Amino acid sequence: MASPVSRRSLLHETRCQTCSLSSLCLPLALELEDMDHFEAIIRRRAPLKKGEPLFRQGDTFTSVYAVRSGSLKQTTTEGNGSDQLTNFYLPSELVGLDGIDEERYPGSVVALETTTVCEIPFDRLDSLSEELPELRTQLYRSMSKELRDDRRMMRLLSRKTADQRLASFLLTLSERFRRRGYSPYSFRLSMARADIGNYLGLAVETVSRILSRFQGQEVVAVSGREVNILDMQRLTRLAEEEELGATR
Amino acid sequence: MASPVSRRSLLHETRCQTCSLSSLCLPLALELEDMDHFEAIIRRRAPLKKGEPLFRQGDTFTSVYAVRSGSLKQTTTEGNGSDQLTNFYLPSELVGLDGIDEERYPGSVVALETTTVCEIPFDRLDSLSEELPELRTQLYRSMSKELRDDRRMMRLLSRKTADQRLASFLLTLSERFRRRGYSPYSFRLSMARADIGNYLGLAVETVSRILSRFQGQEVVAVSGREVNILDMQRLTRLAEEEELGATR
DNA sequence: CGTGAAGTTGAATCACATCAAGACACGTGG
DNA sequence: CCACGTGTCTTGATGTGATTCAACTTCACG
Repeated sequence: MASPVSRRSLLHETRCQTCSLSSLCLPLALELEDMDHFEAIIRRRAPLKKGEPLFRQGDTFTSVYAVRSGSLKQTTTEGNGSDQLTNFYLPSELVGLDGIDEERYPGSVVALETTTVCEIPFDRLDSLSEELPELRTQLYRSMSKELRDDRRMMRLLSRKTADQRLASFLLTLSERFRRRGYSPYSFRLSMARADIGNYLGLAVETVSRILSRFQGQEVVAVSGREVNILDMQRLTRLAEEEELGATR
Repeated sequence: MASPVSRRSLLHETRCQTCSLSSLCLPLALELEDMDHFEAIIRRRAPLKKGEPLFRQGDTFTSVYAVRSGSLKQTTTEGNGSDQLTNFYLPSELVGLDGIDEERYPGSVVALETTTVCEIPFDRLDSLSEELPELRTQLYRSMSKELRDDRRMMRLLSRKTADQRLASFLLTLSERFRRRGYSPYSFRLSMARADIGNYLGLAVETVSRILSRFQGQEVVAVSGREVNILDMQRLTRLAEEEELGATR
């Protein structure tokens, strides 16, 4: 199987100090020494395969998870069956914060591709946050940021047209990739069209149609799940205002 | 102006220990002694008049606020002008948590009626949360709960019909009043129809029409801003499933 | 009382959903 | 390597719930 070297590097990867995400992740503001303490509470998890759940709706809340590689989606199912996709998670983002309150996870989180995460038991994180003010601040910030993002999402869902939603969605992804050191112009969607539609409150068909139209207008080039943003400025305009002219 | 007695009782009111909301509010889990410490950091604020802002979008973040009486709305304005109402706040609820991250408030918060709040400077709250684990836990929970509520709102905005939105809205209010010791059946809306519409992602006219219809179906009785829930069960059904039969 | 804001109601329009059918991509077993 | 089947995606035709526009009514407040 794995050679000693690759095993070693795998182990190595689970160290925050050498993790390429450390500048975005929870231990962001910690001194080297404090980071050791933080690392001590983190648990490794076997990589999740595509479609495999990290946890399920209703499971008792024990840990939050930092995404290391790959991506996940969060969905909540209501009595009547239909479920709502409430979030996508990319590397360095924190999963499960909405479970603290009721001590169970309010939604299921499932891997969209092969995904690795760091498990951070919450009780230990909480007590460590007592000693490390920077860690506490960072935790407050993570939650606060998620609140802010949620507000933006509400605006999107209640005021924006389908075109604006798709444009915003692509821009948000682009920006998230950029921050992580990847190209903001060219990336791969790890989620299906149906997921995008569910997330944005649109029918799959609408997602497909609008992507085709954007492609026709040479704003993006889409091939399957590969996306190329051709005209970032135009896409930005599409996201905020309703396009005034017709083809131009 | 105020008699010594009323001034005294006003002062009295600002003590958590005698506040009727203490079982719902932030110091919920604190011992008497710890509550003294908590109270020491709270600042009184002059009551806000209807329409008066608690803070404005973009103001630097300094404090979170606990609503003591009255109610407020939070709105965020985007470049193009149109603004989105993202939340209503009732007594015991915590305002401003989404400002921690960027150190400025991402939206304006305005009183819907005469409203009093407790100002809690965040830096002091943060350091106090170092010493008082229960306070810290409660703060994490408040934020977590708000995240959870946001998810529910997203579901409402992206999957529910106008009827379901209105029904859900009324039920949520009803439940919040109930938890605060008021009648869940009979209450007064402090917000205008336009606010409700904005919040729920509906046109004012739609809100009005549907309330009229609910009234015709004898699910609720609405007179101006006074609401009476006549058939709670039916309203609950309306909120989750699409009504199957027509009039029945 | 009068005046402007807030709320209601009706009719026409539109953006998106739904229904339906076909194209494509991909993994699996022959 | 191909045939097959299944799931994902695209495209077109039609239907509909909510918006928009417009007019009217009611309410709150000086």
